[in-house]
Amino acid sequence: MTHLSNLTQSSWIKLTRTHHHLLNAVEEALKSEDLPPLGWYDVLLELSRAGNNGLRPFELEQKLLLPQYGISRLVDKIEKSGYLQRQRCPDDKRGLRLFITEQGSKVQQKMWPIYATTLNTNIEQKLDRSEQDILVTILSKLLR
Amino acid sequence: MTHLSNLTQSSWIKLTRTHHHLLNAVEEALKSEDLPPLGWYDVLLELSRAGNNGLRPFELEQKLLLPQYGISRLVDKIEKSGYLQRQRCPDDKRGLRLFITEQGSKVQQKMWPIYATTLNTNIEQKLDRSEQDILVTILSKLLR
DNA sequence: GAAGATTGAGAACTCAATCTTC
DNA sequence: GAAGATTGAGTTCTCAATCTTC
Repeated sequence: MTHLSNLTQSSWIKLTRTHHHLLNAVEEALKSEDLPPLGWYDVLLELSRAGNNGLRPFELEQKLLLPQYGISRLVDKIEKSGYLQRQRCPDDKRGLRLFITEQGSKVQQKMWPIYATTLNTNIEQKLDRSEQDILVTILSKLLR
Repeated sequence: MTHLSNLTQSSWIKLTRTHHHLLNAVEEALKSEDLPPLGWYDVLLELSRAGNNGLRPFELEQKLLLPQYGISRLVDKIEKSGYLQRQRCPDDKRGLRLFITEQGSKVQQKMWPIYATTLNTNIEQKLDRSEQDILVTILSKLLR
């Protein structure tokens, strides 16, 4: 197999460029406001959703599609900044439970409007609803 | 601005996941054949297209959307593997000209079928032409 | 032995500073 | 002073090895 249609190559290239472009926009927006990178937001969001039960690192791993060591090191840094807490897990002594802190909640709430504004500018204002619907449908097929 | 439609959030999340999924597939396929990572292929492809004139690093920078220091270090490693050559530029003594080597050509030609097969499996077999057309059109709007 | 989590060592990335030539 | 390219120092990422508990 050495042949690939030009159309498929275009699909891949456009997908790569678009992702790169949007991710850059988000990261730069956060940086310009002296806020943590997007990866931290993802963690804080999941922890805030998890509520009083907190989350196990391996659950975070699945939700965020990060490797195990990635979680360990990311959680480490976020904890050192005071935005989350690690607690030993009573029912499974191998494990931990992670909780968002007050401070973490505040940062998360500061990050959201920046994040949202960027996506609004770069996606919502450029595609109407029906185009977004189609985009989601097509991308979903690629994930199957 | 703190509101963002669920649809737009879905668009962004799907885009991220799809990109992640496809990129992983390509990188793993290359790794499993003991071939260099995708970034090397991009460089080698551009150099092979450039032909006898070679390419200036800053041109590569623009084509690949990499920062200047990224190019320097990437080119460094590829040169050490013997897949490209740096030459001082006669007409602009600040600059260089990069050329692909014989060996580089061979590796590039080994990489292509792996790369192509992965994209074929993960894109071409999952979307028909009209869907790909629409995908490209919509993504193009996001890049404007 | 497998699952949850961490860690050491090496590779890659990032930022700002640097050097040379324009 | 700006453009082309590189580099030092610090940070982050990756792989495999490790430790503890299941």
